[in-house]
Amino acid sequence: MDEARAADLLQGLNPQQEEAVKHGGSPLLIVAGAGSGKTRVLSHRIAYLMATGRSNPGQILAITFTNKAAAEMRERIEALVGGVAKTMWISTFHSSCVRILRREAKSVGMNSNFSIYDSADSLRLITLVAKGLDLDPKRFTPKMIMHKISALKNELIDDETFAATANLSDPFEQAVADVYRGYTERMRSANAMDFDDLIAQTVYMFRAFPGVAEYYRRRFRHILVDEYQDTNHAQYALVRELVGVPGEGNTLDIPPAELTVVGDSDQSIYAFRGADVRNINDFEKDYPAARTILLEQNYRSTQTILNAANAVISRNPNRPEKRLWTAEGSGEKIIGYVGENEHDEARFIAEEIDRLQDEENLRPGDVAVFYRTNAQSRSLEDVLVRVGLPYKVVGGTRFYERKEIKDALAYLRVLVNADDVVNLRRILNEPKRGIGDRAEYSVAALAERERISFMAALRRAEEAPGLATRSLNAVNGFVKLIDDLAEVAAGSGASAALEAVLEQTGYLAQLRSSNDPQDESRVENLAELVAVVREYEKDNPEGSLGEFLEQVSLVADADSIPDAPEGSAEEVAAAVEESRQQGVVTLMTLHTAKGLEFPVVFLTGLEQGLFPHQRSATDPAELAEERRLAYVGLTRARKRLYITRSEVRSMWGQSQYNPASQFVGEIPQELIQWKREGMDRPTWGGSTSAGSSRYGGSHWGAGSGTGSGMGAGGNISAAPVAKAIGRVQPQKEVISVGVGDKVNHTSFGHGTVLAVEGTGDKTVAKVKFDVGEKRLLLRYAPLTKEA
DNA sequence: ACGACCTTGATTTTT
DNA sequence: TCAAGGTCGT
Repeated sequence: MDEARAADLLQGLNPQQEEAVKHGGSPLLIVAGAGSGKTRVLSHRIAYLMATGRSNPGQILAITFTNKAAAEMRERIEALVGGVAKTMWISTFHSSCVRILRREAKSVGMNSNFSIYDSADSLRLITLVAKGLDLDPKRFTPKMIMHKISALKNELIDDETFAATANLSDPFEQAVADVYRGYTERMRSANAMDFDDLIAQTVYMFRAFPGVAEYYRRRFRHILVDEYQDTNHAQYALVRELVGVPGEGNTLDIPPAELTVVGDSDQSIYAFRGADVRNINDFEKDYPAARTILLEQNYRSTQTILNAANAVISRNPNRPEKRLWTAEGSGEKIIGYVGENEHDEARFIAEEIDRLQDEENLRPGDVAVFYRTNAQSRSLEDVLVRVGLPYKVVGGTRFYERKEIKDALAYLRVLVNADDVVNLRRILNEPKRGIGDRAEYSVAALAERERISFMAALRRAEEAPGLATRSLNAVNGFVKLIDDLAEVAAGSGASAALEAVLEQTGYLAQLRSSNDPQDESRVENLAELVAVVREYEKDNPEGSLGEFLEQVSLVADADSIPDAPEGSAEEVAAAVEESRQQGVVTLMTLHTAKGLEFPVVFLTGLEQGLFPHQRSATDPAELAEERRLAYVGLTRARKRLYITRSEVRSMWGQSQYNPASQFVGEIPQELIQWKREGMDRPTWGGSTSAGSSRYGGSHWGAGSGTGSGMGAGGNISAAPVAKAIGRVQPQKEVISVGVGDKVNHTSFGHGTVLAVEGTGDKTVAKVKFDVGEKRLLLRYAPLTKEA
């Protein structure tokens, strides 16, 4: 044991943190309030375990929910213990399970190259199964069914158990039971697992094969779980299996692993996805010898902000008491603003950011704007673009969920796992090649009758019942295409396979020849995907296409897409430096904001019906979750907090009056300085919606006019700049061509420019090739000018 | 088989 | 408002 190192690791910790780092011998619950330094404690605890000789790196399993959290944890630990950190298992629940499942697949009779389905894939398959069962998709939407099946898997209830225990006189349960069974069957034959399966199947495997469980129990002697309040039942059970709790069928002579869980029930905001706060609240009951340590000292926010957050969260019933405090003083008051409408609210925010830049020397990168629903980002973006403030929207439709990306990946998945029906059927007629519903069902029927895979049925399409010759030809062409692509995939790397897919399927050509502006960005996104694959190949020279796909399945996060650097090294460096110095305003939902912090935070749309959301109005448990969401939002702010709302907001195309959020009233009013108040101040207690809606109506017209009066407006050209900076990507040098120029394209060959439209990186050239006329986005087209 | 229209419905979402 | 799914006509 290295005593000097161990002592070092305790330096600068407060007494509770030190306790948490040093504790040994029994399960440990660290209740870590917002900003109380939990990552610090966790990483120091791991380093301390090693410095004191209580553990070696290989015996440690640290589990997080997100890849980002895992990466951050690894980085922090590496800074403390050096390169040995690389040998530790620090990963998400899902990737830990994939790793275990792939490793053990053979010994438990499974196939180790299974595909991983995301929820869109699952939904597709569930829709397919439900259709096959002739269920009314209006009465029981595939979404409802998927949600229920997911919930069942999270509760470790498999299809058979559910069928045996469900209340079959309830038509919904009956429907779910039938679909669940069919879905499970299809997933098995597609050699696929969904996200929920990854956890549940690992648990089932441990229970069915004690020898396998024993191997991991011997191996992992220290298990640490982050964000424990967000665990669902399956994850809870997984942890328990790994720990090896005595007396639960563990007649083994291995003592249980040392378990450390960290979390904060006040930040549990994923109950709607199956997270069960009871896991953390009942920890001491589940693990009777457990020790609990509270971290209440906050190192992030001012006392004013903490007082507001404490006041709000204390309204939640049945909550273990906890009060955050700071040694840093009270700081600025919270600033409140009530906009006439959402444009006015957004305008205030933009002006305020501008003012903070000028007067307080803050940078756009110091500022975050939060909202309850994604739709709210629009009005904010409008104003930021107009004012020329650079920003980025985090979240929303993620890169890997975009249609074109899913299509491209579907081809690659099929090349790796030909049994993958969902992805196979996804690309069967994408791009359109004359294989419609009729043909698809005919082949599906053949597959079912002959009990062969869908791909095998495609190969024997001539036997398919009632398949038109026309369709047969199309199917044969498709099979040939897949075979050709499979050859490329087998012979060369992942990026070659992807490029072959994009070119040979005609997918790119179709997008390039379209004049829909949306298709331009699709081409852009596909170019980005190619860059992602190339990056992967560079980092993993040994990596296969299959391994690439796996990584992609588990990292569906837009932030993790490596920037595809274009242009010269200096340009890249300059752009990066620029964004580091100035940064960009961050826009995101409150859910996405969890775990982050910013010097300045705007909490927007604090309106009853929006936040708390309408749909939580009837259920006290859901309202409590909304309040925790408010708590999360409030505690993200370090120095300055703004709370805003608008009296009138257009929702679903209609302007609607919203009273102030009850959460605003739950903040002690002396903490707030109002820059503009609404007609129904919550402190007055009780507003009349009748009187207020009168104002709502009359303000509507006035509101839209205010924007034009502001000083900063008018700079339309700022739009692309804001977006480019937002993505931290320098602009590629766009080649300049004129009408009549001779050009060369890597796949279309020689051509002549017919027309040029647009400017800068949006320039589109219409080019006549031998194969026909194409519209090409110059920024991405592999085009060169001929002399 | 496919595209043009129409209806419908709409939180949050770490993997 | 706006996007996605269903229906209908060619």
